[in-house]
Amino acid sequence: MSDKTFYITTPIYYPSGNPHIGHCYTTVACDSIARYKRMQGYDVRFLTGTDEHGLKIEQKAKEKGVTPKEYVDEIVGTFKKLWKYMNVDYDQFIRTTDDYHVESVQKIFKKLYDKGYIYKGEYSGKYCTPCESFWTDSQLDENGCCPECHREVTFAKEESYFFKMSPFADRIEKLLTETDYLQPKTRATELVNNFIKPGLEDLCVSRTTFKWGIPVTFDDKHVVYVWIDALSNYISALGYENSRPDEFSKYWPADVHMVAKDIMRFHAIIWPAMLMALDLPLPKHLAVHGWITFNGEKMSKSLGNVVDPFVLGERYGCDAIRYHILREMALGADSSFSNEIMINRINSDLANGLGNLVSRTVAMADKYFGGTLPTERESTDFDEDLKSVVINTIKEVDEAMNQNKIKQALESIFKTVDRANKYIDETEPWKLGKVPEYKAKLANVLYNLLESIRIISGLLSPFMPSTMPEVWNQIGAVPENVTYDKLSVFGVLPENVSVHKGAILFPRIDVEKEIEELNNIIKQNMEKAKSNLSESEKPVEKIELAPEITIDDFAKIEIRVGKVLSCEKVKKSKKLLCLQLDDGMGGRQVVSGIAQYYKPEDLIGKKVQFIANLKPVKLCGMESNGMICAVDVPDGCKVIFVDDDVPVGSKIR
RNA sequence: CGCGGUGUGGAGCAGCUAGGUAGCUCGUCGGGCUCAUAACCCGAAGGUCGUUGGUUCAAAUCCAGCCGCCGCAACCA
Repeated sequence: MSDKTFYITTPIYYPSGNPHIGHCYTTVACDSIARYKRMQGYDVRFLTGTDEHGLKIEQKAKEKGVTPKEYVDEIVGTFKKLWKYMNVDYDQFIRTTDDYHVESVQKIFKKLYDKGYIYKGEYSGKYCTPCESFWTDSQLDENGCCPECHREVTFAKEESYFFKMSPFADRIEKLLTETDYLQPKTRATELVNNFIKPGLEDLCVSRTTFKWGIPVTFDDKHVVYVWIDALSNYISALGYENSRPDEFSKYWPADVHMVAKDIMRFHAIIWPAMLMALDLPLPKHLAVHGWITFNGEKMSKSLGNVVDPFVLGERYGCDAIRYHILREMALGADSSFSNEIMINRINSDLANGLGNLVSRTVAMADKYFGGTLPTERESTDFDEDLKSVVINTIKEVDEAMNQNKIKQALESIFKTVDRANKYIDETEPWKLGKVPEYKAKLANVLYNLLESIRIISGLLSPFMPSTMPEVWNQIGAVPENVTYDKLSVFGVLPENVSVHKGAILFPRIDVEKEIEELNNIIKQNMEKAKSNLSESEKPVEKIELAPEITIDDFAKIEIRVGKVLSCEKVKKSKKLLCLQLDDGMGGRQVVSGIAQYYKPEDLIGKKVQFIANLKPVKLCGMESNGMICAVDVPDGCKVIFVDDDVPVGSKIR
């Protein structure tokens, strides 16, 4: 084993549902980087896993009538199955329910407490159970409802432990702005401006409102809340503060934490703060990638457009999916995933480019030499250029991979594929094959092609680990021919190499037919998503009914009918519309957060229901006297309109 | 005036830090070839580089204003 180590991690995923293509994205990228580093001779540790605690899991399990552990076990099984299916070769799979992790978290929590970075405080705010969130007074609304879900919140004057963030603000700011920790760095200013400059708030790190978590050892009313629990996995996995063999000194600090942009903040601010508090070295890089969008839309379970990686893998093979994901991925940016883009990519790069190159080369060796090259050689004018391009590929790939730029690495490799295809046209082996005197020349051409393919396939093997061994089989290479050091030199295959014609590596896909079939699958999924909603969401609603009220309570609320006279968007706000209502009592102004679903002209002239006796507030500087009644639907909201013949000002009861 | 990003041939992007012939992939069209998975190779068409103004001998590239899109924050009474 080499003494050069490389430690790379995915986030630990939250198993509240089955894995989708988004999980694949991060994991396959890490797997490719890990494989590449292994090929380069690093002693690699590649960690992935699941984050299994929290209220949501507790609730979901309850719904299903199983214990949280049982619930989670099943989904974790699906994750592992997917990684196996995608040929993800992780070294370790950590579950936050694993004994050794629990041990670490408890000790880390205690350590931070002893050092004075964690203190017991009291939360004077309010708590929303469904959202699992505390809200400060400034966040709370006049009705005392959760700003996210509009449900009743409970007074939570309970004690809770806090982690002091402020001592680390300066160091974190420097980490983000002056080092290359963040990849890409473009988001550093965003983080600094939004979170560090306004002042880092202390973090609530324990909960008493649910039980499904790691107990605080010295205060067993509390369980450790997500931050310290989940983030610690990166070091608990290595045996930090637990009874596992110590690999911490060997692998820490991590070389790469890869995350999607939605959890960047935790890894860019909270995690470094924790490590600073523990006096531990900081990880070297945080690679942040965007989301996969589907046909331009964010993937969402309620839209039913979540692409099932199992379905895709079955159709095109896991390497084709891996390739497409990796090829589209750019750090920082979102990448679009549409059936069309994917299929075109598979066709042009894999089928037409690489697959066809292998196919035509092997076929010619077979046709002209019965599969085994003669050892006589005569060079052509085109050899040197080909060789230099092929041999230099590894330099470009190395450079890209050093910055975790997988997309660029693949681009370089496929440029070489194109060069090799061109070489065939330049040398016209089919003509050489017709003239016996050109045998040596032909053998030279085919040998150069096989060598090019050997190097290309070697470089590709970290990204497409399932297919490349088949390529090696076809070109007559053995694993020793494609080790890292052999990928920068020409002439590794034996002079009298034998090829083996085999199956087509990447079959060409009929675009139109395939898109139609995939669209059908998506349609079915959408309908499923709809029917699932009616089945699974309804019981949840019932469970979360607000406390019973009396008719007198209801009488306090005055709902009346108003007509929208005019309506315009509130500047500087994306969500707010400002409506002037004829309320039958001289008119009033109401501000409503529905700008994303309604245009002003959709509302003007319509009659709506509004709460007439709600205490006025200011929203973005605009006074709002009341509230428009609307219904929450899965992807937005619907205003409840009233028939036009109902007089303005009518009271609803 | 909250913060940040972005706007380049039909599509997706590079180029912008250190100004000087606008480049790549896919698509389209024309040609070549036949070893190969109707694949491969060559060539062509197509862009006033969001908009306005400024600096300069010269700006996609620097500066200022404006417009559009996206993200973060705020916020959905």
